[in-house]
Amino acid sequence: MKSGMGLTKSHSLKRQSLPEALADSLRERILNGDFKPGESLVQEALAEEYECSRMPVREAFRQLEAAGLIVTKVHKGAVVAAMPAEQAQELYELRVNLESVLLEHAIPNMTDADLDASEQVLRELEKAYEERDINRWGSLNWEFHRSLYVPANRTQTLAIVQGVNLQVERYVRLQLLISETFEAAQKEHRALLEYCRARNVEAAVALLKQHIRDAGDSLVSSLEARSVDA
Amino acid sequence: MKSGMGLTKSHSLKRQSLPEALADSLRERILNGDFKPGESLVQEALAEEYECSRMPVREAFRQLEAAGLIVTKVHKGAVVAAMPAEQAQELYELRVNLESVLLEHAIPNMTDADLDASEQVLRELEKAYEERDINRWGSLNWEFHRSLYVPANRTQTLAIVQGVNLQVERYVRLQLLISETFEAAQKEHRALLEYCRARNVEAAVALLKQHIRDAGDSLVSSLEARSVDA
DNA sequence: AATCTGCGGGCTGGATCCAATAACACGGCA
DNA sequence: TGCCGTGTTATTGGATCCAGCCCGCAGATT
Repeated sequence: MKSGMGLTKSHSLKRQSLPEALADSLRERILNGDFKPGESLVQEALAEEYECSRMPVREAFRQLEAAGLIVTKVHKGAVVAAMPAEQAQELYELRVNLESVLLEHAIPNMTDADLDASEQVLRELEKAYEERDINRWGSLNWEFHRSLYVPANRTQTLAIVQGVNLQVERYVRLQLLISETFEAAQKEHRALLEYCRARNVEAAVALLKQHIRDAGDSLVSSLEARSVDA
Repeated sequence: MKSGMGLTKSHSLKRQSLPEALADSLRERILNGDFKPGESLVQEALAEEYECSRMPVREAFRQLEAAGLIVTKVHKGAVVAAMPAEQAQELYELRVNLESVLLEHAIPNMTDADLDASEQVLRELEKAYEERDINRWGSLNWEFHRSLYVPANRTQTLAIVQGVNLQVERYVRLQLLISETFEAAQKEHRALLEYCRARNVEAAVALLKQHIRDAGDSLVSSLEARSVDA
């Protein structure tokens, strides 16, 4: 959803303001690695690219800054936020903690429709995996996790978890192809859904924790390796 | 009377931009109950009050919206966010979860200087309590908690917890005087600090959990009562 | 009398314009 | 030759201006 494919407003009933649309688009481009960590975002350039004035860009920047994707300094502009390995570590611990809680509360509430919806996303996710469509896989990956948590009915927690996921996602996408955990994750997703169907909270949560930890460890070691040769 | 005691730029080395200063000031006024839930914030009025144009106000709004303190609709402006009891419940469960983790990791890292700093804040907190200075008590209350968590060295988690606290704080302030839990909280703070000094992680975390739960229950029932007679 | 409709005021969203700051390069001086 | 001060330029921050959307009100029509 949210397509992100750049402001195609046709038939979309644009009930969102231009700054929001811009923020969506820029966020997607950052996640895609289109803008790399440390790279600076120039208001005027983006304004021209999107054929609008600098003002919507500025407001979009505020949103992205609040999400932790960019950092801005007064009179010095915005740069894409970097992520030290230590920070990634912390964010993954947060994920383990919060997503466990969400899943635990979600499973008892899951309806058949919920499970079918997750199944649907998982299918697409598997397809993206086979096609090696990294960006699509990345966004579907979160979509799948999210679909499992929605029945928990915890919008605040879900919003926070979504923010954390967005922050780490772009690094995940960068290392997807070279990671073996990528393949394991694929199988774990399927198993996770089966545990949910069986209403096996214990097994599901345990698997989820391991699933996130593995991804985190893989990412952290990758970041540390990168910071060495940098 | 508007005093404008945010934004006193003299001697403040304003290394922050005007929108940020505005956001700080507005946030404080929302927390103080100066702006009540549901009340709408008008760009022009605020711009005139702060003697600036509407643009910084708009950017400040984006920040406050990201923090969940206001909600904005396109072409309809910004209103102070309300908080259903259900949402308060969830936020307090988040606090229990996240602050426990923070304290648990913080205690082993606490230096004597850290403990002294917390002691200092606690003194001021107690003073504010005796003087029934609600707003000051509210901000010092968070300051005290925060001082206990800082040694955990988890900036991401701390930032999230701070956001959660800000969201609920204004409701806490509204009911402070009529709440007996307010008095209990005062004693618990002291006990909490003593447990930290003794490096008694178990006892400290247990007390913290109870401390937050009590506050949460008290707030939730207060909100439910309020929503009934509304 | 009630509802629909057209109009106007007030407010927000976005564009353009001006001021201020910071990076950079050039030239002077030791 | 190397360093420091100054002027230039690119870019951001803030103000003002214009267009478009909500909403309330008045008048007309059934």
